[in-house]
Amino acid sequence: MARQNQRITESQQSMLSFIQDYILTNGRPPTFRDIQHGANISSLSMVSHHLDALRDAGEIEFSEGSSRGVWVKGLPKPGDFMRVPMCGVITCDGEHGVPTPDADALRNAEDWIPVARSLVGNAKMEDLYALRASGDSMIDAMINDGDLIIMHRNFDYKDGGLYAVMLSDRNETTLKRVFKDGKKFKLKPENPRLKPFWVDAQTTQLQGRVVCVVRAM
Amino acid sequence: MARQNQRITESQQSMLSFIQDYILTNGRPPTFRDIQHGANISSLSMVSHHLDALRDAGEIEFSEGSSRGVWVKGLPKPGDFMRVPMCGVITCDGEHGVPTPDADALRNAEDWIPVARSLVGNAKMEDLYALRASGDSMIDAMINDGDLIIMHRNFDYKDGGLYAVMLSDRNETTLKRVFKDGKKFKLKPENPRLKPFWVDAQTTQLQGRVVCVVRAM
DNA sequence: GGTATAATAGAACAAAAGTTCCCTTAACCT
DNA sequence: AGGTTAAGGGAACTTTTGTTCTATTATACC
Repeated sequence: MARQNQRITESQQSMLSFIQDYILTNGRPPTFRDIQHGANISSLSMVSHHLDALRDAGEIEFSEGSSRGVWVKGLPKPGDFMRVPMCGVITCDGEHGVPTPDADALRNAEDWIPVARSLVGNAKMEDLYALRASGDSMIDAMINDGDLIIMHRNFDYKDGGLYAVMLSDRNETTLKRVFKDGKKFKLKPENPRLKPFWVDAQTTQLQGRVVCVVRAM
Repeated sequence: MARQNQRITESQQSMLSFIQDYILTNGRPPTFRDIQHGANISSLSMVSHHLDALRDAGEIEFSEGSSRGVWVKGLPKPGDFMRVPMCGVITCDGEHGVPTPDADALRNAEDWIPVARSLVGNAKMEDLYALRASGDSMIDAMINDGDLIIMHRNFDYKDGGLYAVMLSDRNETTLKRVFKDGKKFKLKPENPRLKPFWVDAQTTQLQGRVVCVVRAM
């Protein structure tokens, strides 16, 4: 019997909440019997019945004929996210630096930051890493002390972009706005107190491009 | 036979990749037979065998005796994330405004932004919503035109915090830094071009507190 | 080359999980 | 009250899915 889109009953609502909690806690959907016991439904046929109603109401979807096929509509899936390795602190003021992490460092990082895929466009996961910004030399670029910065290490150079810059003769890495100027780079701290300066392109490597800035408050 | 932590073979690696892809694509783990066909393993017993090896190598974990119990270690689980409803644009300069969305508006939002739970601390999902910042009146607070702002609508007031402020007599909502000043609020645009101003606490509602700022570049 | 050991394939088996059927109970309407 | 319809309960049944067993093939070692 076809059921119209209609209000769901109380037990259906409690089933829905249980399914959602189960997925969030366990990372996989529950079985019918899990639902029966978890949501205190009296019989398996009632579970089946209510699932039909929930689907007709547009609250869930499920693939028939396979186990653990229930999914709450709109619940984020693991594929909506990437995890990005946290590779240290970058002092916008210079002095200390972190080199671009290599493939091994990326794979073996201890801290991983989950990032919504929609934030970083079509970047590949292997190309991304995260840094914590330190110092205030980039405040005019809206980057503050403590901000989380997602970097891309295989970028196309664009003049005027924000980059992690490695100055090999000084052994320091720093976050700056970069302009190409003949055989030199112009590095511009985005802070009115600090002056831009020029460095030799020979001894300079652009290690990564800023893709995304995240600040928790 | 107990197996030491050891390098995994080529077919085990390909199984591992398949399982990961399957979870990312489908949101639930595969069955043994899914793995067999997806990773081109010749027999079910080989799947079982390789799964043991992968577990001994620390690459996966699985709950025995239940279906679709495989999980790739380190893969983010749905519970690591929340989705936050996108509720419109807030013009930092004033003029137009969006009211705090009510429970219904939150539930029925069209756009949802996936957000890592670690970003928003222990905030409850029902309390959060997202706005798109427009205008440049908050540039000194490091909020730029186009930034994504995560708001909390059940907050504890803290002097000097960033809030979405509703001025009911002017019917406008705007993003400002707020200080309490007797029976008035001092609203401070964070832009040297703009002056702070005072409003009557009677006609003012703090609709949400800025929890997090995200900028894609 | 022969023997021991591990890897493999295939099938059978057992447990888990989805589906259906039938009977009972409650609600509703005239 | 009687009849109709929807909701509920329980169990049997079928399919899916995990597990195990054995025979076979490949590999390594002496």
